[in-house]
Order: sequence, then C-alpha cells, then structure tokens
Amino acid sequence: MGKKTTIYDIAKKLDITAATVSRALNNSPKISKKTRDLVLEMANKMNYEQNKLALALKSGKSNNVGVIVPRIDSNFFASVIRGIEENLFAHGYHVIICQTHNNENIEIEIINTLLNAQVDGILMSISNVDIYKKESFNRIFKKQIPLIFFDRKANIEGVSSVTINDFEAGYKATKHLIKQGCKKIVHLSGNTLLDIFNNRFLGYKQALEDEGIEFNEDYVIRIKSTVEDGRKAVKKLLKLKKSPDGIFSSSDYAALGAIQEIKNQGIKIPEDICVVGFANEPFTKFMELSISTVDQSPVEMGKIAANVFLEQVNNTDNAKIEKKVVLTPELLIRKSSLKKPVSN
Amino acid sequence: MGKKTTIYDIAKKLDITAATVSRALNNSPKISKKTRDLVLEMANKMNYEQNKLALALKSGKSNNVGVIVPRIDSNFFASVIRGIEENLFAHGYHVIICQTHNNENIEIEIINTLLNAQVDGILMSISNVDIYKKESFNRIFKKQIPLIFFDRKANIEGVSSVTINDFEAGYKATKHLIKQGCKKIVHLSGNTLLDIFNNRFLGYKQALEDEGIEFNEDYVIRIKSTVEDGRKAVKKLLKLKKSPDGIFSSSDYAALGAIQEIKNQGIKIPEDICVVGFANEPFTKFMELSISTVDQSPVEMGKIAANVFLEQVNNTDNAKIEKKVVLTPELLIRKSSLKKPVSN
DNA sequence: TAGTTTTGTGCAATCGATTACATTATGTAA
DNA sequence: TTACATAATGTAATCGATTGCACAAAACTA
Repeated sequence: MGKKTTIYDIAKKLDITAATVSRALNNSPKISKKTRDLVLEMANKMNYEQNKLALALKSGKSNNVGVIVPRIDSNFFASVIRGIEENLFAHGYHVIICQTHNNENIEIEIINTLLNAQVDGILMSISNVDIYKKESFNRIFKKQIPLIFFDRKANIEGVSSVTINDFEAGYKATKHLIKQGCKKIVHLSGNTLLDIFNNRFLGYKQALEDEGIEFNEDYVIRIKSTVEDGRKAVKKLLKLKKSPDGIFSSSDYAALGAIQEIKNQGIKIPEDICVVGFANEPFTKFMELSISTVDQSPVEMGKIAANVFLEQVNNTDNAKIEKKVVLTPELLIRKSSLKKPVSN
Repeated sequence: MGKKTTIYDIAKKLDITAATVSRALNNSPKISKKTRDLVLEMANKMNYEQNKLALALKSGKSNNVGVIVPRIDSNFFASVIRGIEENLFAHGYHVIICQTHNNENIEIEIINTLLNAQVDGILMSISNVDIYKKESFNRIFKKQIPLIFFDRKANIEGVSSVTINDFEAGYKATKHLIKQGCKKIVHLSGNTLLDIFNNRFLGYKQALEDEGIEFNEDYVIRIKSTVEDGRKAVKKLLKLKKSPDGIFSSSDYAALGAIQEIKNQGIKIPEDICVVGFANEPFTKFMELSISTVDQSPVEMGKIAANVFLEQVNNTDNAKIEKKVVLTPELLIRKSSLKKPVSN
C-alpha cells in the first residue's frame, strides 16, 4: 500500500531493465530520447522518488554533516548553526545536530555514532580540551572526512578552523576600558585551557602592558559563563581594598551578573565601574543600560565553516588542506562602558 | 588505507562467512561461543564498526528524524530542539535540522528531501497554514511515518501535536492586566491564520468579555513579531483619543518595541501602561524593567514531542494514533505589568 | 547402531540504485 | 550485400549488513 516505487517497478511496467531506467533518470547520454521520455512519464505517474539511502550506500556519501556543539540553546551556537544549515542545505546536505553538554563521554559517543552514520564531515566546537587525544577522535582522520572546528578549536595540524581573533577582541575591549579612564580592570575569564578564553586573557594582558598598567593576577577570575558566577565574583571583588573600576568579562552572562551585583550595591555604571561583555547575546542590546560587548558574527562564522567543508569535501587530490579562517571581532560600545565620547 | 573494515573482511580473516560474523556480532542464539569469541576479538582488533547506512537500507529505518522550524536562532525553537535532541539521541536517533524562514516553497522542498533521505519521522512547527493541502505533504502520510506538530500546528485528523494552551495563556495575561486596573487593553497579534495567534486572541477577547469590558476591534493590531513592528504599532496607538493603558503582545520582541516607544514618549510603565509579552525570551527577565511574559516550557515541549514520536514509531499495529498534548502556559508576572501586589 | 534431534554454518536473496562491460540493434559506407 | 561503426539496452557486480532456508556435523535416544 504505502510501498515506495523503485526503479525496478518502473522497469517492469515498461518491460525494460532497471539499468535503463536509472540511465534515463540520470540523463545519461547513452539513452534514446524515446525511452527516456517513456521512463520520465512513467516515473512521474508512479510518483517515483529516489531513495537516497541506496545511493548513499553505493556511493559512500550520505550527504549528511554532523555538527557538534556544547548546547544549541545559546544564541551564539544557534546562530552559527543557522549559518551552517542555510549554506549546506542549498548544496544538498543535511545537518545533524548533537549536543555535548560539555560532557566528555557524550562528546566521544557522539563522534562515534556520527561516524557510524557515515556523515560526510564533522563541524564542531570542542567542549573538552583533551578530546583530540582520544582514540575515537582519530577515527575521523582515518576516515578521511573533513573536520572543521569553529570557535572553540583544538590545535591539531592539518585541521581547518573558523574562529574569531580572540586576542584582538580582548585587546580592544581592554584598551577601550583604559581609554574610558579605568585603571583597575578585572577580567572575568573561563577555562583558559580553551584557546578562546586564553586568547582573550592574553589580549587583555597585552593591552594593560601597552598602556603601562601593571598586571595584577588577583584581577583575573576564572568562572563559568553564568549570571550567578558573575554575580558572586563581583561580590568578592568589591570587598577588595583596591576595588575595580572596570570589568572585561569573557561572557555576556557573567557580565550581566556583575552588573546586577554592582547596581545592587548602589555603585554606578558606567560612572564608577565600566563593564564589557562578550558574545553579543540579544539581551545586551535590549537592556536600558545596554551592555558593551564583542560581536562574533556567528551566522557568518557558520556560513564560512560550511564553505570550508564544501571546499574540502569536493577536493579530490589527496593533499591535506588546512585552512584557518580568523574573523575580526567587532567591539560594540554601549552604555555600560561609555563615560566619554569615543575617540577615533 | 583509510578503508573501513566490513564483516566480509573479518570473515575472510577467520575463514568463515559474513553471515556467521553478523550473527556473532548480533549475539544471535545460533552461534557457538567459540566462534563468537573469535569474531568479537577479531572485530575489535580490526576496529570494526557497523555501517549504519547498509543497515538502514536493509531495514528501511534510517534512525534519523527531521525537525522543521521557521528558524533555529530564536530561543524558543532552539530550546524545543534542545529537548528533542536530548531525548532522541538517548534512543539512538539523530536529529536533522531544517529551517523554512517562513517560505512556503522551501518548506515543501524540505519535506521532500527529508522523505527522500528516508527519515523515520518528522517533527515540525508549520510556517504556512496551507502547507497541508500540498501534494508533498501527503507523501508523509503515504509513507506512514510519524508526523508530529509542535507549537504551530495544522488541524489534520490523525496527526499528533504538542502545543500549549494558547487560549488560556491569552486569557490569563489579559485577566491579569484587568486586575491591575487596565481598561483599555491593546492586543498585538500575529498572523491569526495560525492557531497559536488566533487562540491567544480568543483568550484575550474572552477575558475582556468575562470582565465586562467592551471588545474594541481597533485595539487588535496584527503585526510581525519584531521590535520594529511593536514600536511602530505603539506609535500609532498613542495618538488615539482613547490611548491604551495595557498591552498584551503575542511576542516578546513586539512587547519590547512597544516598551521602548512608550518610554521614549515619557510615559511610565507600569504606572501608566502595563505590558505583557509572550515566549519568555531570556532578555525579558534580564532587563531592569523586567517584562511580564508567558512561559511555554519549550525544552519540555521538545522532550514530549520526542516521546510522542517514539511511541508512534514503535507502534506496530496499524491503528493510527492521534495524541494531542496541550501544555499549561505559565504567566510570569514581572515589573512591566505589576502595579499592585498579586492577589490570590 | 540406526534414527532423530539439536546446533552451528554456509548459501543466497534482499534492500535500491549505479555502472563497467557485454551484447544486440540500427545505420552507414563500400 | 557485407562490414563495421555507433547507439541503445541488457547483464551482473557492487555498496554492507541481515536472515530464511538448506545442510552437515555433533549429540542424543532407543
């Protein structure tokens, strides 16, 4: 009843072979116009649709791409995925989404099941720094399918990546705070084993040095990217003798927590303390006290990552391509850090 | 080199047939312990991994599920997808994401390519009200795979859905505004051809009636769910003779635009105008003037939709199951609409 | 010991499409 | 008419795993 029509069904009806039907449908040159027309007409009449699974098995290409992220319900990752999907769908690929929740075991399991599902490539943002030392990770290389990192990358030779210049972002943000007159600048960081956090930190440090401000280890706080942690961190900081007058947070959520706590204590933003976040989450723009932040152009990042995949998957020569795309971050200066007009 | 080991490779090494290897790997009862151990050891040594594509072709089950949404980078849809993915991954399914961008042609194309890719089911939020009248939509039924609507559903007999009670949500929100003393309540609506918007509207209307407030057609504005449209709508409304003292918006974004415009004109919230939005987007909570809104428990919605799929896909009898799950919306009362303490 | 059951393997078809190679049919030139 | 090029179609293998059926060997049974 709900049985699908195959090329064999068409062949039987027309008293020809499946091979001929296949050739007709694929517009092969070695077919008479008459037969082709007959086949196309019959295929149409019988509602024939190609079974991509059979094709996938035969060709070894599933036309599916795996995308691995820590979680999908953050605006940044959702936007990257949006870019990836839009680009790849137009090229006949489907995007399979998987979330690691920053859990190493799940991350490994996901890689394995994606490989078994014969995906044609994997685009991922790592959650675990040592994942690439695992056996399952090597299976990706053995299978010779493209692997592309976006945002959170591991440094592996021969693997392409699309990231933003986190050092520059950290540098710009910090320099902006200094220009606003801040002298005691705190950095709310994350897991510095991850490049993104480490580079933002390094940019921060460099900006201090370039401006002749002494680096103070106590001003660097490693926390999770949550409102709660941002709040707690600031609570402690405000008790310090040399309480800060500027905060550069590697996360918008932590920045928000910081702002809430600061206001709670009756301290004024930006007059007393300037705050800059990171990621341009939608809420940063919408708040009455809009939050300065760094935009990572996530949709574009996704589109580019997809492009890199397409380049590599279509590359027939055996040469390994390593493409490292580094996007330029944009510092968005908003109310939370703007004491004086921006100088150019 | 990067060649994959198949059961044939294992068979050859052990001088047995692929059938035996298959039985050993699948723990079939008709196999000697000795052979099974040998096979397992060899499979392990050769890094054998099952090719799911071959299995999929043979069994007719791809273990992939298609999820169709208007766009993924809104917190609501991203959260629903999160719920779906978490639930289905645990059951061995992969989630293929597709975005329609509210474009009817793309929506149809997506359905077609998902069916050709042999997905085992489709979970979708429709963007186009008449989509189900199209031929491609019927192919889903012909194929007898589960179709589950979430949030934006079409009313088709025999099709399951997971939604929230939008009527109740609209009713509660409006009644709350009335309790706050609002008498001239505007409703920012959407495309009322879609059930979700129509039901919110009906709930709004019913609440007015129950409280003896006359319904005024001029107070119902149909706009897109954007900040810009919310802003524009309010601009016009404030020029009316009977300018509103309450706004129930079917969208958080439109509510935000409304609030911005109201404040812009120096009118006070909630004192002069109360505002309630819809969807509990993260920013509504974070703003200094937090926005009252309706929570739709999206992650739970996704998990339930996945459950309904699992029930149906495992259902062997031919009986058509139609399951309609309706979640209870939660009205979150925040600063934008709270003049007096909430009564119980 | 002959007959019967049990157990473990092999054989071959199947899922649906593609494609190198073989074969037949048609057309053209001498 | 013969010879050969060309065009169109058929045959069968292939992708990798599963599984009904056949069959042989081992294990019981009487």
